[in-house]
Amino acid sequence: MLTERQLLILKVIVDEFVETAQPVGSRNIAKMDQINFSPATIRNEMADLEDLGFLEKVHTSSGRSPSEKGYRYYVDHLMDPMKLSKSEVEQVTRYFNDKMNELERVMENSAHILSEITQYTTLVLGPEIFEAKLKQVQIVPLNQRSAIAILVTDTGHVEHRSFVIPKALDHSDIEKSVNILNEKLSGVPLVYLDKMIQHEVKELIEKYTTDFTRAYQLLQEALLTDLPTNLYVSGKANMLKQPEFNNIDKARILVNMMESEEQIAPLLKSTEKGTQIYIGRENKLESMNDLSLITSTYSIGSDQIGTIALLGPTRMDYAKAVALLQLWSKQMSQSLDIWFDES
Amino acid sequence: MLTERQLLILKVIVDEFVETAQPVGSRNIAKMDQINFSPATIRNEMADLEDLGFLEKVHTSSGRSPSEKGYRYYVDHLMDPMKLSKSEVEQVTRYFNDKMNELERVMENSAHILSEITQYTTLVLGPEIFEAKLKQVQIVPLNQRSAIAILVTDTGHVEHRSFVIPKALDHSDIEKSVNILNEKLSGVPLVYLDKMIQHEVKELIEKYTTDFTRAYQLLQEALLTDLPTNLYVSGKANMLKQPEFNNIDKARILVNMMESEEQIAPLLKSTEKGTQIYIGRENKLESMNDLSLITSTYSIGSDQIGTIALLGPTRMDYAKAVALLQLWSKQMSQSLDIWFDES
DNA sequence: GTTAGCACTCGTTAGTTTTGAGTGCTAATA
DNA sequence: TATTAGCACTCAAAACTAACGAGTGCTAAC
Repeated sequence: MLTERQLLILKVIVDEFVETAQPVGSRNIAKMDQINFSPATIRNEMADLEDLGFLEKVHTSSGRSPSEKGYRYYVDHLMDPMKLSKSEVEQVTRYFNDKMNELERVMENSAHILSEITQYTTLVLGPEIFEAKLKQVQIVPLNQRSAIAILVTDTGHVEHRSFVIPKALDHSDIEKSVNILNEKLSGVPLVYLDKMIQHEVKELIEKYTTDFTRAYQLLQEALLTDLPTNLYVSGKANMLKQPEFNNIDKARILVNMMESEEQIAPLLKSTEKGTQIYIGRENKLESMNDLSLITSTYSIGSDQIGTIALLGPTRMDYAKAVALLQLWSKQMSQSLDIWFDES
Repeated sequence: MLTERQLLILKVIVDEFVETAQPVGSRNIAKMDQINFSPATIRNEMADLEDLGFLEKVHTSSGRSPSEKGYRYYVDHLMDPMKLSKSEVEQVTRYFNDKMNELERVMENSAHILSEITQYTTLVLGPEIFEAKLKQVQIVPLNQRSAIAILVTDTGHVEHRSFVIPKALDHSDIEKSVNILNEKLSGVPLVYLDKMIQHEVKELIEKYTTDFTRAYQLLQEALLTDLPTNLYVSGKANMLKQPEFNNIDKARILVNMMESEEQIAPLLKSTEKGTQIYIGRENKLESMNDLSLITSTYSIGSDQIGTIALLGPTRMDYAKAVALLQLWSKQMSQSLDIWFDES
């Protein structure tokens, strides 16, 4: 359908526009080394590409910029597989060769590094902890009236919650319950915890504690409610450096959007395996309609466990972003495999 | 030094400017109920106030706005003690009457509520955990190669770090060390942990473990390095609603500043007890030179443990901000006293 | 001491002109 | 038939101008 020359022109326009953020004119294209035909020819081709929906004009006598369809075609068919610079690869990989830190810290730092390299915003969604399995429950009494419940999963995630000890409940009751929980529930995926407690553990606890209902309620509150998602966002301010946000209102909308992590997390959760690109209005979130989101999943073994993403203007360097995310995902998956290797 | 009339005019100008964000002209002041003299008189007084440094003009024929000195005089001498609306008091206090949640969560939510009410940015600095005392150390092995160290303080703060178990080190060695640590170190302030380990616990551990140096190093890494500060920031986007940030460059600087919590935390840490107001260039941070920061400390018993602050444009509603912070601090201190009452 | 009156300042807004980068179309060229 | 040179046309942005109005400072009168 598209001729070789049209493809070349489309690619050149995307590359140029991504770099300069300015609509591209026929004269400028003609000046490039790769191009051996005149501005007039290019104008004709551009008019055709515009009719087909790959290019846009902001007004009659402006240059052309890629439409969302244009970007889509570009990422699907034209994009050069990006060669990352040595120092960029260095920056990402060096980090994984260091002794493995805490998972949370790795994600936080990763987010930081990727946004430094790309100047976009990085989002890292940690392991989906509902899929994680319980490793251990601990209760640490602080004083007569309050205590802290700590829950550790097999992925190394630590959740904790403090609670007030009701007078009716004895310290030893709590201890016994905790022992039973650890005995019976170790290895159970967090999602099933609630059911398991109800069905399997209930009787046992009832035997040992004077007030099961209260103890159960306490467990509920302390361990099962409102497990926060592990979302790390870095480089929010980077986005404001992009010229598309010179407009103060756009900047405000953007900052507002990034402030509400509750909106962003579900977006990352629902992504498919591998690398996905969402361009402009392909994003489900209206406030992201002139942004692009590139997501990449990472995993332990064959279980998908998390997502890393770069958020930038639709005019973003897709090739570089994809290359970086894939490099990171690969490294992360490898490290996780080594780390969680149960051998 | 200043006449009654000058004070009145200064107060009126601050109040008006805080509300409208527009320089205040003599005609508008003359129209007010409280004012019974003509624009010309006001102009004379304003000229004097300007000579004395309390007012500024942006250009010869603009109205006046308060200078930093003007704001300073206002907060020190003129400001009406703010009566908070019932619903505002409600919003803050209701929250503390609920059963006490986890400390971290309380601070996070508090930050949110205060920035909703004020439309400024709220900063909450959690308990200074170096002053906290060790309650308990736990090691939870995840698998053969990695484990998680968990440290609980008497203030209910939980720190955790995962680490790789070196082959030279036996599981039982770790367990023994942890037992010794708990026995010997419970109640020791975190700041002294390092010394205590070196002096008091060293010999004991050496008795039981094959490789003290390595075990100690591990402890170091797992528990003592880089304890993060507990800073909660909420309502960053609110600030952008203020008209002073219609200028895109100012907005960018602001967002950048708020992005770097490493800069902000020390600022809050170094505040004095009680309520402090830092106006414009009184702030140590250059990027805060056209902002004002109001801080208020809260405590358990007589030990200062944390700071809450509101960050707004210099043209902020000081009276309301101070009233809210003080209300919050009082509530928080009360709740903490009840919570940590060791009776 | 206070105020009315008036000339003056200067930012803001709206209207105008100029410039230049870009287009689309047509006719000449290969 | 495909390409290109040439040219008229478009439109945003920049630069200029004029009018407006909110505000001041000063002077003279009350």
